[in-house]
Amino acid sequence: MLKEASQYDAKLMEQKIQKFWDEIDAYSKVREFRKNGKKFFFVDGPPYTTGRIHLGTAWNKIIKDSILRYKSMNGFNILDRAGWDMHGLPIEVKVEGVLGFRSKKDIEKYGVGNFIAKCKEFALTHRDEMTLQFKNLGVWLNWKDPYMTLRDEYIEAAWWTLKQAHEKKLLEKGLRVVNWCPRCETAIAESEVEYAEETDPSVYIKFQLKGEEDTSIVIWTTTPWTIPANIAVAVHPSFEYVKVRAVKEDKEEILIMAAQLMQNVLKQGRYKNYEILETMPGEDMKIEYEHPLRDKVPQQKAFKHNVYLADFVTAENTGCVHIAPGHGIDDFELGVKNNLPIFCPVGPDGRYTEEAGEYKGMHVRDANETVLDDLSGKGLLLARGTISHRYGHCWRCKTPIIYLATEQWFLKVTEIKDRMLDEIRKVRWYPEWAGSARFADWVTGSRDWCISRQRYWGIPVPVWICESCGEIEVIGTMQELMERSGKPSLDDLHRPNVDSIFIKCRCGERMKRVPDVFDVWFDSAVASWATLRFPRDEKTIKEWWPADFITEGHDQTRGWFYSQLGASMIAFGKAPYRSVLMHGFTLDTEGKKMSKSLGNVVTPEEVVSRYGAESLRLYVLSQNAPWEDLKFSWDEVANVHRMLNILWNVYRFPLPYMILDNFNPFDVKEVPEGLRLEDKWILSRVQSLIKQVDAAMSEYNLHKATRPISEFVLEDLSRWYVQLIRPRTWREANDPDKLAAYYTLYEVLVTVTKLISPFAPHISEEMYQNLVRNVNPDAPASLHMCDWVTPDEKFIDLELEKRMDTVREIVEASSNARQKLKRKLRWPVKRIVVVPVKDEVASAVKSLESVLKEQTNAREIILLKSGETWEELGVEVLPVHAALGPAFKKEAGKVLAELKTVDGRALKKAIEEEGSFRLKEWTITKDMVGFRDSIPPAIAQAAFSSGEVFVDTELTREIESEGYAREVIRRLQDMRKELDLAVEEEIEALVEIRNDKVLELVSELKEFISGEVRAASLVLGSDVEIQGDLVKDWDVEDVRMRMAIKGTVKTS
RNA sequence: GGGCCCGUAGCUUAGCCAGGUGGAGCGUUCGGCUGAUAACCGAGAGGUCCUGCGUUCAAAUCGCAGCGGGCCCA
Repeated sequence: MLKEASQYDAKLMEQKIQKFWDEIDAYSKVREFRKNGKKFFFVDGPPYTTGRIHLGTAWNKIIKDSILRYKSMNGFNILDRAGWDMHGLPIEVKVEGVLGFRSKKDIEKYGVGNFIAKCKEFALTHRDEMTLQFKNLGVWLNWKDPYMTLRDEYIEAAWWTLKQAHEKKLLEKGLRVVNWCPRCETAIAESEVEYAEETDPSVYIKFQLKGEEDTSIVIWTTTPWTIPANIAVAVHPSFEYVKVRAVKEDKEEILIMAAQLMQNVLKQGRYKNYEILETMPGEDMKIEYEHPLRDKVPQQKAFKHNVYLADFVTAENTGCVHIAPGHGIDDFELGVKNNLPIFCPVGPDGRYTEEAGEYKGMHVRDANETVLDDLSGKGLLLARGTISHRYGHCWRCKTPIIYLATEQWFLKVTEIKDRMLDEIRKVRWYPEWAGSARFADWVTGSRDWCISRQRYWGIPVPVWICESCGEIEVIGTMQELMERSGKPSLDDLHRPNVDSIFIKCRCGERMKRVPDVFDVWFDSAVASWATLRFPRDEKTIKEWWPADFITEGHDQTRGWFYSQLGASMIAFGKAPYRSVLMHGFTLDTEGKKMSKSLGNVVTPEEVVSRYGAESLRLYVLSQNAPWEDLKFSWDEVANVHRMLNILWNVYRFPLPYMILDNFNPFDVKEVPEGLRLEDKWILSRVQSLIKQVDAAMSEYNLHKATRPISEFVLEDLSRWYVQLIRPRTWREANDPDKLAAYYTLYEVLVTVTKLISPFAPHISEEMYQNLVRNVNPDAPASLHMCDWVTPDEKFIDLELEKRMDTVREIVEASSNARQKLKRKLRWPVKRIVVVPVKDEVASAVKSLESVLKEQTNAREIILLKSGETWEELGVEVLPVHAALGPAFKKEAGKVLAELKTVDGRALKKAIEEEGSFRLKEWTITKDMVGFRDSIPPAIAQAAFSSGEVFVDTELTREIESEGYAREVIRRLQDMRKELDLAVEEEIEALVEIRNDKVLELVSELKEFISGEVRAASLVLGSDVEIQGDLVKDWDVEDVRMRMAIKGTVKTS
């Protein structure tokens, strides 16, 4: 049996549904139900387990959930383990914060094992919290068996992959300049560098040429602490450089710099006069210079310092670039190319080493001043100032990063770049440019991937090195490690456990693991096979891999899209995904990034607590194209909520009637014969809607799938169809016409329920449970187990859809016209006249005349021929003064006065037929007058896109009678409502009308009124003793009325 | 500095691929409706389509340059 529904309470309903899903384990049931379907492998981009989810993560999971629900209903067998990214520096930093640690030494003191345990606990706790948050959004993924990067089986996937790299000679240990956080004492990835404004020194330094103390080449830098490591100067081969004799305080010196920057440099150095001695292109510069601090940094005496050519030199500052191959990426590459020493006198803690001579032990952060003072003392500082620029910081601890040349492990992805680009072309990208433009561009410019980090909480790099012969071995699995080390069991592959495992080298000596852990990006890079438990399980990967679909934000272009592709190319030689949907970012209303510091963060919880998860879901899905950034707007969420409320009301409205009538949709075996045209129309519309949703979903255009559903619910279903069928539902007898309406509305509601279910899974489930399950216990237990709807062409009638559009336009135009004469819709009008300009209008009006009559509340519809003028329109005469004046001279005034009173239609007819008109003693000719249709006072006109409509509001006794009767009915209904009476309950009503004429008019329709308001007794009079459960005074069109109603026993 | 995306009413947006009188919703003003009712419907006002230049008979739409925002990189 159907049940009545109460008002829409999103939160209550969502909690109820989520509880229901839990109780019957709906997720597992649905996946199990589809297990013989076509396989669809989805890999969840793993969120990082720190803190709470934000709007962007919510959006991300909502997209995934909606698409998977859609795929499932379409019969796919889905594999969708949720994923968690649980290693890495961010968690280490959080744990360090909790424990009050400031450096790696504190961790070592505390014990690596203890520290790892804390990190693990942190990750697991946050995973649980975040799982709950996602579930509250109604997101269905495999939460019971998620993949977690901290599991041994996952670590093995990473190990195995590295072993492949090693075997394919794509793993390399090398000295590279990396971004280095001196606090965390580790290399950090490009993606872990956060840029922020920083004030730094901006200094011009003179490097004296060897053997020419008076002559210097001028360089500029913002990092004076790198000067002790200077090895070379770079100039641009095609820039012009000048040798200038410059004078300051009566001292002369010779300076070398780029010609176009000379003025600026001399100004900076406050030189008064100058003279250009020589001009040369960069490529002709053969210069050797002395290191400015060679007395402080003795090692520098052993190096030669020369000028080299480089394209990366820009025409800024001096045009001569200070090169420290140990402290810059370009510098390093230039050094390698020219066989320069990679001199890096700075240790991992950011302090100068022994090699820095007198600077030893000083932190580079404090060194700038000292170095500048030393240079100044030697007279080598040309100018010093400060500059505010963007500088990289460690994204976790906010420490300014430095560049350091260190020994790191690299994946040589640059060697397989071409194949990666080939693979990108094979993947389907949504939108297309995400792959062809954005991703391809990023891959083209990518460098070798530094995968090692000098930290603790991560997947240990499975490289063992012989302490004696230096032989390298990469371990691929736990089993292999046990075999090689002779350990019978291993329980956890993290540090410090693995640090104490040694294996035996071929040379007979001991091999020890390198101390590094992986860059976390390598963890998630192997997700597509780690989630299939490869290499532990070798069978599943054959059945499922590669992934059919992944979707993440556009920041993941250089992140997960890239890391996965790189790792997969190394491991399997092909892309790990077949299709990728790139989505946008959530921004605030201004289009600015949401950030704590700006205080503009909106959390998913806030939205859910105000409007429910369903509103948030449908909002993020429908607001934008998925790949565009989403500017969050509370108003728009409220709007979506409103739509859901209307859907709910449309669902709720027929229930009491259907229940009262014992309507059982399953008794209706076939489409009832008595369907009205409006029924056929809405059935056609809903079928067309299915097509529209399917077309949009085939391109993952979630916005184009969801918007038409909302529009259908609001425009077609609520604002039109429900309004049309209301009178039918009120009929009491067992009327086939009513049944047809029930049948139709029921069909439409069930279809809409399915259509909206991937996007709004709660409200649709609730509706389904009542509409379908309560009537048919054999139906699938959950809506999400139902098959997707397929459009049934036999119901589609586009011609009818078009006609109905026309009729709706006419109805709108007629309400517009009514408004002009302030005639309420409650008051019938004698007739409306439709004047089409297109022929289609006629067929629409004819076939849907009953709809038109009812919705316009018109007694009669008159349809004219296309282009015909309605004969009852008057004709207004527009005198042409320029013609009348000369023709009648002094009498023109009189003629004008006459023209105002003349019968315009007769005048027009005469002019048209005979060319002139006899107006008293004057002859009016064609050139003297113009004409315009004039609308009689009781008639109002309004246009619609394919014609115009006239509404005749002339009152008749009968119309007035009905008008007043309806005024009385409306007020009695209002009072019923106020007493909260049930629909079927009968009342006793008393109405006192202190106006004899109106009383008489109303009394004529006493029976009608009683019927409409379900009155067992109705008393109408001019002096009635008023009493009842509710008494009210009303002012009806300036007539005072007093009404009372009393509820009686239910007639049941 | 480079790549990609975005810029349309006070707000959120459709239209742009394929050039031809810019449509909605929210908000606002006015009116209506009342057996979905803490709902609902109609109308009015509100636009330098980011700016400039170009192509064209015709540009929100195509091209170029610039400005602003986002992501990524340097």
